[in-house]
Amino acid sequence: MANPKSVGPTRIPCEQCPLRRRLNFRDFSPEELAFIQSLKVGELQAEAGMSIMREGEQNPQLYTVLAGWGFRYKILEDGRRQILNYVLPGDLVGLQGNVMREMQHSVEALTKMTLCMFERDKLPVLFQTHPSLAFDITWLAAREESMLDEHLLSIGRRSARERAAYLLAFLDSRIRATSDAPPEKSFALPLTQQHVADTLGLSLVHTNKTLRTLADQGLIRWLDRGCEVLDAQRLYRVAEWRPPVEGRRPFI
Amino acid sequence: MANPKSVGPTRIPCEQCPLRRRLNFRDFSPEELAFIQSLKVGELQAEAGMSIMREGEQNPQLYTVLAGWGFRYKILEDGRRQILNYVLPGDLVGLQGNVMREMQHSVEALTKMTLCMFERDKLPVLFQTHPSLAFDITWLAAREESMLDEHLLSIGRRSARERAAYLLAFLDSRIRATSDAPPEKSFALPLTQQHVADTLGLSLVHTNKTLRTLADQGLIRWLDRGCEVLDAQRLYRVAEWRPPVEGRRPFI
DNA sequence: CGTATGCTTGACCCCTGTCAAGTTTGGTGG
DNA sequence: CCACCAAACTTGACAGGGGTCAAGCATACG
Repeated sequence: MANPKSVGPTRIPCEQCPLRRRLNFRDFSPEELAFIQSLKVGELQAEAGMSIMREGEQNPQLYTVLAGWGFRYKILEDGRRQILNYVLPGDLVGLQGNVMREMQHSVEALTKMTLCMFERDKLPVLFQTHPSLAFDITWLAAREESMLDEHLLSIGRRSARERAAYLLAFLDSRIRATSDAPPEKSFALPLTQQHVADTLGLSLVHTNKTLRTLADQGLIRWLDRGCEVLDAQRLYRVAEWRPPVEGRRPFI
Repeated sequence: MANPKSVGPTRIPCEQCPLRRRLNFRDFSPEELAFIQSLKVGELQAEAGMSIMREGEQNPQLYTVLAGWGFRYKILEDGRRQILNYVLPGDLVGLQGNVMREMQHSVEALTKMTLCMFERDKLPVLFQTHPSLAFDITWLAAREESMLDEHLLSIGRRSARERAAYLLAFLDSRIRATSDAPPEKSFALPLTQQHVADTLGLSLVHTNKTLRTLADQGLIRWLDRGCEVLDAQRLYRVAEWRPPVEGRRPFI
């Protein structure tokens, strides 16, 4: 929850961006790359637990996640917290505060993160000169909306067990989508059970018991501060959910 | 739930669009208006209960709501339904299916609706030639995301009573935002308790009992197939929520 | 007037929350 | 290397919010 941020100078030119080399990101023209490069004003390193932006903030920075995990959340006055979604490499952070008056949610780093920082005042220029990139931003917004729809269905209508299965399957499929690793590789989702509880709208205790039954049945393994999905197929069946078949995705 | 749709020819030119005359919609240049007019291919009239679009549909039409209410929803195989959000005049419907592969949710008319139908293949042209309108679409997407965030907070972390208060206050504030009527006018929200239940993630019976206590305390009045908000201020306090202070909004 | 849709209410129970201890793990400093 | 500590994970007991079942009522409509 600490606030300090370290702002570094531009390190990596966009042509060498590690994300761009991955198979699932769409190709950009040299001209597009040069323009994106001109927007970039630096990089932000955030340690796990650090606040990236806060609800109510006016004109926050616009970032793309280069590495690490974070999450978006809102809190009620008495401290009840709802995690809205997770941000992974390639995701755009802070668009809302650039389009609307102020941020309506906060963002916190879940692991050590690297974010690419953009000059926020240039968003209108992007729309005026690079329609393809403008469309990409809309694509990202539509995708976020689609994820939120699924979360709503989950929290509103699924049982605790189904919800947990859905969330872990969802995150497992997302981490795979941002990686070129082979499908048999397993990943550790960098969460605590408190994060799971705050995402699913459950109490910590009941979340623990629910995860335990999933673990006892061999669907997942709970590690310290993390979770490993052992049988994604069965998780899908429990949650009655299919991961999206995303083609090559854009990012800015 | 019926499917038939009646597609009429273009009736109203965009310059005379009834929405456009309202105070809270932003001004458009004559050139922008002419372009929007060129996208319009007709109007859709939908009776209450009719399906506007279905989950899984490929390349659905793109609409703007001109009149009436509808809702977006998803259903699980066993029939559990989650209402994701409501669509009111000025809202864009079907963007997701135009940006991504297919629709991830369904849309149904809650009242008699009139929708403005656009030529969907021209969305890329819009981005290429009218950056201001492209930005408007992104604005609408960011606003939708913001509403979904609030719904998630509500379903995930608020009690039944708080949720109901939030939903009714939210819808009351939305209907006021699309109307030029004076603040003292009261509106009937065109819902059944089943819709409220499916939005809040509650059972019908418990929804009924919750609404009853709100009515007994003079916060709302439940009508036949509808609800009237009597004391918005107290609803806000119960839900610990403030309506957004929207300035003039765009629409296509 | 009969029928369908939507609203109400009561009884009962279960899923999930709360409370209250533990236990395990990793990090830190002596 | 060990002792200590904090954070995170577990577990059991108990309670309550909300679900389910089962009627009954009321209003609209043909």
